[in-house]
Amino acid sequence: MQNLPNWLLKLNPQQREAVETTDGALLILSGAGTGKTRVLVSKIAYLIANGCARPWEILALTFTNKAANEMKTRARNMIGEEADSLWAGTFHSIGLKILKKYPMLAGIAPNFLIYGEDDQKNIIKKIMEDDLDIDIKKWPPTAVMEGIARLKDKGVSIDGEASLVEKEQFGGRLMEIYRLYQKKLIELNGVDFGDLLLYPLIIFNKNPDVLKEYQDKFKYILVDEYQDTNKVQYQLLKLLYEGHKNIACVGDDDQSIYSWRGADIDNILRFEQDFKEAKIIRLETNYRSTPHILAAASGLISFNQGRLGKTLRPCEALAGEDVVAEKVYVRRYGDGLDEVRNILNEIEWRQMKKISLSEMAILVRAGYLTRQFEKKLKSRGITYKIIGDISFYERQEIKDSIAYLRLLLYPRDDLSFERIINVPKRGVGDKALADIYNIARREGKSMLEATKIAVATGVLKGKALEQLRIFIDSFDSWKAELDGAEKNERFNLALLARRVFEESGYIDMWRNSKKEEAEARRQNIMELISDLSEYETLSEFIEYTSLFTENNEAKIEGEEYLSIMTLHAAKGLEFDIVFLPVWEQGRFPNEKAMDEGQEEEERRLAYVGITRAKKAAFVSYAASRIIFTQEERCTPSVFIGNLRDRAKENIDELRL
DNA sequence: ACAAATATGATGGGT
DNA sequence: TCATATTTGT
Repeated sequence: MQNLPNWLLKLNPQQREAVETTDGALLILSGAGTGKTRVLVSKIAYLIANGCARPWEILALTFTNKAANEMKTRARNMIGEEADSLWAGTFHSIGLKILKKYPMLAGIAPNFLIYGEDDQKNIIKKIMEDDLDIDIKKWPPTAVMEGIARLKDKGVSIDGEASLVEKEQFGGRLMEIYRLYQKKLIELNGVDFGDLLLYPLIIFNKNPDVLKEYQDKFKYILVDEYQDTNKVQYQLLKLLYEGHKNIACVGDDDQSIYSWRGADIDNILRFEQDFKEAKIIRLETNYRSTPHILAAASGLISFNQGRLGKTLRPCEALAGEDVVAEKVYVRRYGDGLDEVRNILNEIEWRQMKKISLSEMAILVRAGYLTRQFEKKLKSRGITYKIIGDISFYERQEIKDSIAYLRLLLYPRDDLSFERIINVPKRGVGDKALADIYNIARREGKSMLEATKIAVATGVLKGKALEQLRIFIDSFDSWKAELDGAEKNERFNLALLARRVFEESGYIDMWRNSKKEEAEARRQNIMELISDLSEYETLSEFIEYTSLFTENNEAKIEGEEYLSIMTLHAAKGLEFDIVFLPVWEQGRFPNEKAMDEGQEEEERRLAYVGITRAKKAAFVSYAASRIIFTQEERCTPSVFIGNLRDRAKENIDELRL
């Protein structure tokens, strides 16, 4: 390239080397706040500007939709419209794209649906109770679901081999449940999140021609947050890499915090062995935090074994800026209430010193810990927002509404059928449902078709018969409108949805409800209807809702609020002032995590927490705390001890 | 079949 | 503590 674009000149030497190293396998070890997104996007721009690849020959993978969108937006700003033809997205969305092209090679029908957790739990619960007679009190379906998900993360298919430990889970019946669950999923023509990765892997392994197609296509593979990849993702990457042998992974072993979701930190630790002649570049210049904060974080994480090793250095321009940089505050309070009060006092004090509320955050280990803050924040009139709370698409009324739409799109979706058939009440209880189920099973038909039969043959009676007849008639009419969509110029998805919710009586259910939140729920449904007008087809919308969780929405412009969230949700974010309460043994590190031997991962979580802070961090614990009506005495977290041991000069400790 | 009363259980996290 | 699941009563 003759003229160096200015985005290249803005990079520091290590970042620039990472961008300019195009061929072969490259691991960019990128510490917190060292500009990894900038490097990733610059790399895309560099590859295209240098003629190494056309946009559609670059595969760029992330974990969250937020990260994917940010990457796409920034790439667009740098290289223009060409960015739109990049293969950029989450692992799951790319998996879906592949699966949609070759569903039959995975043995599923083309119009499959993506089933979420609720559906999975339902299926598993039914299998355990009806087919296998397993005590769901002893083995909770949720736990079984997670067990199956972990198997899928590892690439264990139903005819695969689980490890001995895994086989013995749930009374040695995990594989048995897994097989039936998978069979049921296929009957329902559905896939779960794990399948979105596992099926493409199976397709690649069984069909060399398909694998070759993608190997040829992707000249360069870029991966964000490599430390969070699971075994299946690793295998997919490895297969695709074999084509042109160009892969660049960005990651930080010190920020690997998703092992419970199947992430395998060994992937990043083993990078050099896995990819021949791999090069490792470390990004160690931190542009975010003060020297004290960095030193405290480094001291803490240095207690972990088996790290790739990396030292965060403060950026010099920034280091001089704060003449009297604050040490990391470590505070002991008498009890939980005291802790809350003092944190809020500090927040108000900082506000007076002209720090915006939006630049402050409280980060907790677990979701339920946000409650204690909520109450007091309300009474003091401090605006706050809980980030990553229940998302729009997880609300009951939205799930119900989507179930109606899913059933319309795909009438064989028995789970959606069961969800809505008696919502609003149509007099369908256990008895009627069991009758319908029996017909369905006998005739090999869906529940919806079975209902038609039941209505016609007089199996049902009373209110159920009357109401279901109406429901079926309405349903057929909605379905006809949907199916005629292509021919009808004036077809409008939002209007159809409104018709469905009106005629089914679903909206009336909330209109007539005396519940306090009924009006809010009705409004949410209206919002859903208006969202629908942005989509061409119903399947496009359903796909969107099952894959995207509208969480972590960007900060609303012009509005200032304090952010409260879990440490996990905070990864990738930064704030001037960060509060890190409840650093007590059992709570943080979390007891269950400790049982699973995950102390190091908990420490990484603590590291992530501290490194979110730009100017000041407040770590705190209480001597005693009320947990579920019971007062408990608390021991300070081992991480506090770690800070005392290796960052003594960088912390300011007080016992109040 | 449905509403109310009572028991239970989960309190790590998200594509 | 809160939310859901189960049991009991109408």
